[in-house]
Amino acid sequence: MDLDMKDVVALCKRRGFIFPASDIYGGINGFWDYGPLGVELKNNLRDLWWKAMVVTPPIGPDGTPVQIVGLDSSIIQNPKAWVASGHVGGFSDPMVDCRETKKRYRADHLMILKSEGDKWPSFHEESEDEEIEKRLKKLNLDTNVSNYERVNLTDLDASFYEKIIAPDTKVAGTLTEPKEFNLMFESHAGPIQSDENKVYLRPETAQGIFLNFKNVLDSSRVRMPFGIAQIGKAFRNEVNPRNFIFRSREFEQMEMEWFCHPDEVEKWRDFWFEERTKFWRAVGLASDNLQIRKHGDDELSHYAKEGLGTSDIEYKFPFTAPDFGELEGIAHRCDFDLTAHQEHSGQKLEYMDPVTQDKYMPHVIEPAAGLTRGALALICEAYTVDESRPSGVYLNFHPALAPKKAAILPLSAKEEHVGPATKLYLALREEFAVDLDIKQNIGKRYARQDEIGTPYCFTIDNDTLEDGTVTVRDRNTMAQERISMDKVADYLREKMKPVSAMKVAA
RNA sequence: GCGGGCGUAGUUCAAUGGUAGAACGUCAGCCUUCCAAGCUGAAUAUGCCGGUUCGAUCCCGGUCGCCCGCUCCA
Repeated sequence: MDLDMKDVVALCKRRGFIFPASDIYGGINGFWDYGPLGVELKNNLRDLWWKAMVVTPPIGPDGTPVQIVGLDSSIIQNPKAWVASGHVGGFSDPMVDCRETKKRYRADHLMILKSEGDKWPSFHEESEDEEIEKRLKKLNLDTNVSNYERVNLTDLDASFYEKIIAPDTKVAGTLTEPKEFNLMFESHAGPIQSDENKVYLRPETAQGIFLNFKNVLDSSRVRMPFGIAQIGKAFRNEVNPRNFIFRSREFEQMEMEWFCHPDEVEKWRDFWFEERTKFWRAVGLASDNLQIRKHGDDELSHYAKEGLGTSDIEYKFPFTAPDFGELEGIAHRCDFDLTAHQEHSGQKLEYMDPVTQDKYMPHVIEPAAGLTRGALALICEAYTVDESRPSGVYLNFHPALAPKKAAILPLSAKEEHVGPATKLYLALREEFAVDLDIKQNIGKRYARQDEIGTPYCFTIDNDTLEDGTVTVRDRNTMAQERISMDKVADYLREKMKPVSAMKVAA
């Protein structure tokens, strides 16, 4: 089905899921606020992840539960941490613009064919020899590639730029000098701004985990292999925030660093990949819109260049379709981070196995998921057009994810209906996020609940007063059945179960 | 960052160089014993700044934001 993102965005605003940040000031590019229902949805996803990781971690390949502990580290850390992690040096891209074509290139992706002459053509570094020769011919230059010296643009002094012919033009000297695009948010710790107290807002939550590896090991009685999990905000100065909340400058991550012996990485990589896929299916992304994909070598991060690489769990968002967008990456970070922090901090971070006396630097398998991206995927997946019902659309959330689990609706606003309804509401809200809605006719109230994805409505009518039963109205089928009022909590509890057991809903 | 498009109630849309109208939503009242978002009423808008003009939501410039394409996405 062709889902128009415009409709999704409009519903999100209209019903209080997601608003533009600073809306009354005209918004701010790359930032979004989560409204009353959005925060419930996001919290539900967050809590389920925390439960799946920290509270009830999965049974490992050996039949016993794996060991994972939680952490909530500071967003701002000692800036040296980001030097060590490679973000200060590597998390910025040198970019050049072509004045002629207005195109922009990453300087480190441009390859120059240097020669004795004064015209040096440039190409994308992956260009095939065939297309290079073709273009050389067009430019009336020597077509023998071996007569040139291949140089990366970043290795050339800017004084040579006047000789360079940009990749999409015919004249030389149109490239600007490289500009740094630093993707790290900077701030200052302390009221005086100077280079002395410059700090960075974390671009990933993972580093806080590595920085606390030793603290956790020394305080928590964990033994290899084990994991440390963390959920929190991260910040990146994206060049071009796009696609609603998909690529924003402030977002939320759910990351788990799994520390293990280097010889066991393959086993754990496969294990976590399977577990994480199961998770996304269980929370409701069970359709063909979910796919898994292994990264190509050319797109690997600085920390994953060695080892087993990275695999993504991806979702087919309306704006990426027919392609997919990343939801979670499962990376083998090797021992890159711990080794780097050991070098830079001077602290020993190796693990000494208490049984075998084996000393080694642990390797890391990292399932890193986007919480905010996950919430967006849930909304897109749930959005269901149904012309036959008054609302025209409903959100098909799994009950465990729905912002409201149920609405309690007295059929009329008379006291004999409102009384028992209020009583039921007060009892249920102790355990579930529920709404009590008294005003307006029943059809209108059902429609409203459909639109915010409330899976069940419990209606109190005259029969309730006689036999103590209420009507359950199912969101997806609109079918009704009567159940005893004192069974309502059990009923809801039962409906939540599949997801907490990490099972795909029927 | 470039190119193109766009910016009117919460949402989706109208209209106009002379100060804005609808539908739905929201709120209030009524009606309703299960899909009747029914009836009555109310509140709510020209993104922001500047220019031209007697007068600008409309024309012009800037800015901010959104969408599409490119670029980018450790």
